[in-house]
Amino acid sequence: MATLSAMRPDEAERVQDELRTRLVLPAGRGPLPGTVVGLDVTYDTGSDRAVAAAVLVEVSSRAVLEVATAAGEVTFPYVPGLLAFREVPLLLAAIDRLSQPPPLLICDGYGVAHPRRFGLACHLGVLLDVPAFGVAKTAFVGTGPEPAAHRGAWSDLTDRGEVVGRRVRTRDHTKPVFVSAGHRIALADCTDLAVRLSAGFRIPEPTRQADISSRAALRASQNG
DNA sequence: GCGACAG
DNA sequence: ATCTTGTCGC
Repeated sequence: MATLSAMRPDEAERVQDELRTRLVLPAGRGPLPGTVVGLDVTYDTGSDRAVAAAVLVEVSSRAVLEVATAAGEVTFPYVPGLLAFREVPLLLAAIDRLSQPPPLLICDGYGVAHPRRFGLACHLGVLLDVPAFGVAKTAFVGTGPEPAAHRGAWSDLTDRGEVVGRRVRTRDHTKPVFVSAGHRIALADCTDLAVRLSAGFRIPEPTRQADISSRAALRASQNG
């Protein structure tokens, strides 16, 4: 989209500040959905091509119910704090190809654990007004103690005096992931889902399957 | 001022 | 993110 490719970093930050006024963060826990949608984007080396994947997963069984992908050109560069402007266009296209609107989104990245409290999960959640949260693999914003070594253990991620997320252990003796709420969901529910949706791997199935599907679709579009 | 910095 | 095989450990 031309408006995105022409946007400068300072303008993008203004957009985040504007969209943040629509952010809804419930104080307490709520009912959990029966299905969720995991999201991820895979980039081609040496070109602007990329493929986004949206994978619908049943919470109780962690089974993949549907996969949708969208390929295209990425125009916005990777800038820490502005990841959404790079990934949102293709992610929205992939989500749009699902046979049903997403009940809840799980993003590969952060939610409110962000310099301006508006990471990728907040951005997508607000645009679609759907519950959303982020599961990141590496540190970005926030500090805190190491959670206990067993699956299910977690510790607070604190930034500028606020708890913005949690480091969550999804597997025994494995490096924890960084969980933060995005929109219309409490951190405790995000933590619960991240652990329940993990099965033998560090990354929860929805996001893990989205990574696998987007990667496979990119390779397929390059070869066959 | 310098370094660090989701994917 | 991506370039990349086998290998050690839970």
